[in-house]
Amino acid sequence: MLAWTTTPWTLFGNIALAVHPEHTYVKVKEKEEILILAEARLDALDGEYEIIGRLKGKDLEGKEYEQLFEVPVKGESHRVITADFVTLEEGTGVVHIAPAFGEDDYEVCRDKGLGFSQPVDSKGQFTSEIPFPSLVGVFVKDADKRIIEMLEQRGLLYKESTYLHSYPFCWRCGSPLLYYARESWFIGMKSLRDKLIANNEKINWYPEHLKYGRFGNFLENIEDWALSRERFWGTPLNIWICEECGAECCVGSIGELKERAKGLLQESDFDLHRPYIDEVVLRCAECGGEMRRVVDVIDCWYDSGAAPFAQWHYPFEHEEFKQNFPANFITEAIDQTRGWFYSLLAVSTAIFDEPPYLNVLSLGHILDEKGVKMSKSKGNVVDITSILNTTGADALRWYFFTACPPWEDIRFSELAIVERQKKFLNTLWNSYFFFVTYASIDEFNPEEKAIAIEKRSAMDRWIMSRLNSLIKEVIGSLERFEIHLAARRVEDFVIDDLSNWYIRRSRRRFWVVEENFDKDCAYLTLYEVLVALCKLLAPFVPFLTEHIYQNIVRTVLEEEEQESVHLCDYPSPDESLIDADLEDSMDLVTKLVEAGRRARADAGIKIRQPLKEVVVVCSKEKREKVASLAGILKDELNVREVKFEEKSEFVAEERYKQVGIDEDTALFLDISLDKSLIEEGLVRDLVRRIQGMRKDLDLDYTAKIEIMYKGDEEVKEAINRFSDYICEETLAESIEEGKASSSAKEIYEKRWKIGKKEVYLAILTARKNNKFYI
RNA sequence: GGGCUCGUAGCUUAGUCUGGUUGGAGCGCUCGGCUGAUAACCGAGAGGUCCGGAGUUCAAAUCUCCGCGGGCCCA
Repeated sequence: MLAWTTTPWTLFGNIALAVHPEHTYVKVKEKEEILILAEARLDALDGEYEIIGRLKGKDLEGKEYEQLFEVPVKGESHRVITADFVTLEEGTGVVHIAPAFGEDDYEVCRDKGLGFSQPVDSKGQFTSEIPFPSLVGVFVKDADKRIIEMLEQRGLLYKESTYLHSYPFCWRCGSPLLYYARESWFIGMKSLRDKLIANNEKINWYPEHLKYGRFGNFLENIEDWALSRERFWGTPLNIWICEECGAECCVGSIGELKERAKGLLQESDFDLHRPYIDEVVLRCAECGGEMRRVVDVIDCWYDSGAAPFAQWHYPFEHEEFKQNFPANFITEAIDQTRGWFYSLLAVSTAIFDEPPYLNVLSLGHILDEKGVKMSKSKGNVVDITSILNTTGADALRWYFFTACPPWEDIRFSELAIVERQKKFLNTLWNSYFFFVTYASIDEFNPEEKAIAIEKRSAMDRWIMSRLNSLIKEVIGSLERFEIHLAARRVEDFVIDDLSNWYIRRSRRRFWVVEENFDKDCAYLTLYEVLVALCKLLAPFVPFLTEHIYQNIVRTVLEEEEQESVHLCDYPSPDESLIDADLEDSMDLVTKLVEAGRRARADAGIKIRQPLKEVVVVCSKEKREKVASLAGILKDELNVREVKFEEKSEFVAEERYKQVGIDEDTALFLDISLDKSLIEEGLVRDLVRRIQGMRKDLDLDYTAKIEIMYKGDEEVKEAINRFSDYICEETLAESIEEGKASSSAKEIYEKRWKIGKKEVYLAILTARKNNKFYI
């Protein structure tokens, strides 16, 4: 028989040769020798040969052969056996079987009733059982060459060659590992297979594919659990064996242990761990003999699986365990599928026949920016503390929440964190800061204002509707563990709905100086939105929301509210505030605004230039929806009038620029200009410049100024006609022609070009301090 | 070697389960506009081998198969 091996040292443990039962084997004559090997592996032969016979693998079964080396064997040995795992892809189709050094080998020998030999000790060195004194005590991997030489000397070696194959190495120190049969204790998980599968049915997996994919497949092919470990540290294996009669027992409690122990256990130095427990000897209930503990410890994965009841001291105490089992939710990364997720199910199924948890969220891993695993040796590890110190924990968290579904791997990008921070956290902060800025100026106190929602403006009712729709959607997404969708929805709300629409559209309401019902509505609405948003976002962005909460809730409503936003109830949507029609209408308005802006861009007329009118051509239904919000359209598009027309009645003249919205809706912008429109445009331009200059000076929002100007007749005329408007918009006490000169005031002057006109503008402000006086 | 999973614009991604208008957004880029909370924002434009190949179909980013690359687990 021409057998092959990649591990010559295992030949001392040879017990059998395996062939595949169904494959064809050949007898060949090469020189004076007769060899048997698989027909498909004839390539393995070097020289000229002649096939002198053919037979099936199973015809070889039971043939005996001479042992290579004289090593004592317990039981039957040195027979040809058949096994399905023999392949024809490599070697000779005849496999050397050593049950001490391979799982398949061990199992096939056990199944065929063959014996066992173990000529290697636990240090990996040959024992005196081998017939070569010079190799006794030698590490097996160091003996390969000498074994090959010995075979050659005895004419038993057909051929030696270098062969690339995979081999296990220690992941820590890199030394080659040996497969080595050891005695172990097992939990018979195979007998629990159906129960494991049934319990898995009761569990919701996120992502779903794990349930019947990776995890389900694993359960279908479950193996027994090798429970014992030959280590020192660990939970001692609670199995005791009688030295006299071989009886086995597990001890159920410390009390039982004390009761059965030979000799009293000292209370003071009693300890269940090794090495103390190793000293304890029990009295055998069967024969009265001495029982000693199996020295092994328990696989620490068993401990992990026992956590749900072990943490509550079950079965000695029941109450807390009962209240907390099964867990509603568990999360770990994907690598724990066959780790903790399994150990929990295995132990729980074995002991209670119940699933230990009802919902599992399996997380992806964080990879480097190229999508490759981070590792010290590759040098692509990110130092998270520096990111926490610079960008902050909230930004990091928000990035993780929004970047991808929680169960997918994420490519870590510091740049993306900064981007999320700028985009979302800054906008949230600025929305809050806008509120605080004006609420402080006006000393707004929400406790003094209680205005029913229905009395507030359409804009206020709209943002409240959006807020409650948002809360509903966020809760729905979170219940499906779609954290990314929840977070992205909040982000859209804050950026688009709150900041870019509600606050931008409502700004002027906050600027009004005197007490005013509409201003109160605006304050109250924005306040309510910010508070709800804080509570909604608290689990995502814990630090920023807490800061905002402390400042706008705790300082104002100390009596009624929780000490921290993290102690507040999570918001629940108020369905009565959700107005789907209003949301639809606003949606249509924003579409019209976009269309109007496009029309302006096409015509080359900037938004600051007022226009005469815009005509919305649409159905009656749409007209009714939008009519109440026409003021917004008028403002946004900077037109004097918004008109509605039915499609059949409207004929577009040349002065209109048309943009279609959908099949039955179009917008027509009148782009013709007259003197008064041009004049108003000029005034708007002047105001815009003055505001810019205020900002250059970093003036307080309430600081008063005086304005001086120089310009042509048209500028002069426009300013005279609109001086009240200009003063109101820019908080100016006066606007006068001429060059600024004053020793009592600070002067900031600038020459502007507006269209083709040259304009000189100066802002005079009270001196804040004598910073030039040294 | 096996199982599961991911691959879409320079980058981050939606759409894939359930095939069907011209594959949708954000960052970055170009042009224009807006701005008394915003490091912002708004409009337009350029930018795509939907990892590759084959198949099913009237029709494929989407379904099937074979590859390639990343990830996890197992051997």
